[in-house]
Amino acid sequence: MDEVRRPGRPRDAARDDALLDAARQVLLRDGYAGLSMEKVATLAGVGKPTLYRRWPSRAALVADAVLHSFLASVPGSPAPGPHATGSQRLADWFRAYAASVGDPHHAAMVLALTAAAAESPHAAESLYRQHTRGQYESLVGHLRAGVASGEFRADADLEAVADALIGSVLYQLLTRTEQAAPARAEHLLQLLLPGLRAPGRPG
Amino acid sequence: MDEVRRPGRPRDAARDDALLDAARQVLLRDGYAGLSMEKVATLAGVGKPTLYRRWPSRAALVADAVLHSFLASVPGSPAPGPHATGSQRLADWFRAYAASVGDPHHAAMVLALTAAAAESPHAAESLYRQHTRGQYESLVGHLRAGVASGEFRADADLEAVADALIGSVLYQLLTRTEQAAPARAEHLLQLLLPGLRAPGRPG
Amino acid sequence: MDEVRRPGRPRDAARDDALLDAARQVLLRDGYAGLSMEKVATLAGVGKPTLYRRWPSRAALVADAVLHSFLASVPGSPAPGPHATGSQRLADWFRAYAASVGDPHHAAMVLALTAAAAESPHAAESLYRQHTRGQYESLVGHLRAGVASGEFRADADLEAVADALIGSVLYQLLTRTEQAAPARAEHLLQLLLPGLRAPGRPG
Amino acid sequence: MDEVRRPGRPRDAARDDALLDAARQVLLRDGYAGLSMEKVATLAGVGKPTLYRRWPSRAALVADAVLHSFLASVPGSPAPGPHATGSQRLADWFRAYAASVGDPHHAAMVLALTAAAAESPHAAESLYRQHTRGQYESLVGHLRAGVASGEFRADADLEAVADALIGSVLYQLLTRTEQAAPARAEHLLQLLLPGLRAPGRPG
DNA sequence: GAGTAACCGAGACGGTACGTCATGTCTTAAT
DNA sequence: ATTAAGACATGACGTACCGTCTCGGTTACTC
Repeated sequence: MDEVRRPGRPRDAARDDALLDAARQVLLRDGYAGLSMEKVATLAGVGKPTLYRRWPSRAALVADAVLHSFLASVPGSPAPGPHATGSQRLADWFRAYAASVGDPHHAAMVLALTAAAAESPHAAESLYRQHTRGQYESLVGHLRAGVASGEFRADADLEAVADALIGSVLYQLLTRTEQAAPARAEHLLQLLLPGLRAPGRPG
Repeated sequence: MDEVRRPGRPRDAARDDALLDAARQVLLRDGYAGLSMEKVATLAGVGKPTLYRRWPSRAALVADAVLHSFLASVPGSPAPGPHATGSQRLADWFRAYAASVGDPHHAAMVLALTAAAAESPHAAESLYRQHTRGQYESLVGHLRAGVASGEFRADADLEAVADALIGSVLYQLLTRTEQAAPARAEHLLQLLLPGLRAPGRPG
Repeated sequence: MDEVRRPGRPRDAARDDALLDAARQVLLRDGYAGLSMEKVATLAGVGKPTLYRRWPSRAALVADAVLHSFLASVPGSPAPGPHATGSQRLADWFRAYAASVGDPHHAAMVLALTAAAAESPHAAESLYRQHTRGQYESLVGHLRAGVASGEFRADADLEAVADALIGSVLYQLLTRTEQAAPARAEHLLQLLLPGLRAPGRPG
Repeated sequence: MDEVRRPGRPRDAARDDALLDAARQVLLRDGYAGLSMEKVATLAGVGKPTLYRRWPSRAALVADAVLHSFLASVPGSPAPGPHATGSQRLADWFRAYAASVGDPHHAAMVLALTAAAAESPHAAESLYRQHTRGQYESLVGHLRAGVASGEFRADADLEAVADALIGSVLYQLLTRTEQAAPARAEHLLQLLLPGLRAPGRPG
């Protein structure tokens, strides 16, 4: 718990923020392909060794930059009431998630993380998962609550639902230049809910 | 219709194949991050200008290499009978698709294409979609047949189904180092079919 | 003597001129360093093989281009009377030579030839001499006439005189960006004549 | 006066020497035409950027390599006595200069410098002069001493003498494959001295 | 006239080198 | 021990030329 005080000049935490900001800025402007360690360091007004001391690679830097972007900008779905049904909580979460990708900022971050994970599976080692786990588990949590309340089938593969919802949005992001229609999210929910609901429990 | 013969020495089609082969070989060994134009040209025994004359960028080369890989290796799902129901055709297609990603060759190709599309959205211009359209339309075709036969709801958003199925597999590929469980594909189908079927048409 | 008629379509002499013209044009604009076979061929509206069929190398092309430039543009000194003394003929020749280098055209040609000869002594094989022999021998001829008339010492090393005169102009061309002063030529003549004149023969 | 210490890692002076040595080695073996920046960098065991950081072009590198070669290898003429006459000092200098070109090492250096200066007059900007000024001024110094002692004419154009002597050697180097005869140097001196001597001052 | 052979343009080919940029490590002086 | 600055070896970038080749087509001499 207590920080170990190492000798010598301590690291300046302000540099971390400057570097992460710079990284996000470059990602937004030039995409993952256009992000070089050199460019980020220069833009942040920081020496290269300072950058390498904190993140050993482009992928690691991007992962952190994206994660912090989520923490800062996505405060979660719009506070569902504690007594909301599983369907409502699921729908609220997914609508918020699908909408967030409409923000170019956010879309750029997701694409960057995807690029980092896809370009070298050996090195990335489930980089993507590690940094999207928060959202993934948030979604699975909502689903589990629906199961607990008896609304959703007990034998439903909740991870399959999560993969389909998140994967669907990702795939649209990769293949559509125009923004994904919000109606598509609605339709997908309507498709999945019947299979998810416990028998004898109409929508 | 007839090919216009441009003046000058014609391009040697054998170089195309040598380059695409070399690209696939590098992708398989080193991933998208480890693919350099230089390496591909050298491996193919070809000069760099010959490579650049055909593909202006790494992303374009990879896209073609992956596309030709599919054409060569994925002859489609295992020939569903013409009288198969929509559910059967859909399930057959998706099982085959999910299984194909189990092949490391194929998985590497999909990851490479994903990396190319994600790393520079400006340049890629729906690169991914362009090269996966074949599979996408094949899937949507099966779904449409199910609608025509009255088995599937006429108002179902077929593209939402396709996005969810393909996206689900892609997301698993990106986030799981271990191979995706075949059971997951089955579960997803069971989740989607109830919402897809026309009312009064039990599974 | 009579040309051997080879079978097949004869070479088009007009291409030679177009190529030599193009070469001179490039030399004048970009210098020897800026002359590429490609550029010359393109400028002349001619295919590369047509160029290589006539001149096997940059140096050979430049040598010919420069030689033809001299033949075309330097009709020699301003016609000395047949009864002119050796001193007069020498001075006339040298003044004309020194002046000709003042012409940027001509200066560029001399520099190009110098570059070609200097850059690869192995390949050039006295390229320079071969193409400047005309002027060299013209000068030595004037000197020999002076010896024959008894005006110049019989034991004078005429080639040493020629080397000094031509070399002096060349060295000035290489080391002075501003144009060489015409007075310099006059002074050099005054320096050399006393040593050249036969004893008892005042200037 | 005191060197300003710029921030960052200072340049390694050893690289300069390695690069200049490599350049001279290549010049000697392959001539100016055969010298590529790539070859020099590789031979010196140095990266290309390190080379380009110091010399922006082939011509600049060659000029420095040649200059340092002279500084290292040509300690000047063989120490004329302080009481030597102008004629003697002049003859000593010129004999040493003419002989030095007999050394293939030295000849290659002079040719390389000539090539660099001749091939792109725009870029070179009196490159040649800048790097041969040392010798030029040494020679003019000897001549001026002769004028001061009254041996040489006060109105002699000393630069014309220098141009003729140096230019003569250069021209022979460019046009003769065989080594220039030492007798030629002697003859040239005999030709020039009468015109150079003050009236009433016999040789 | 039909062959035939060398010409012509255009441009692809395997190469080499260009000059620039980024990588990740290092050295330096200063904080 | 950290910092900014920047040199360093390495290697890829995308481009320009090299000199050779392969095309379809042209031209002129020889059967």
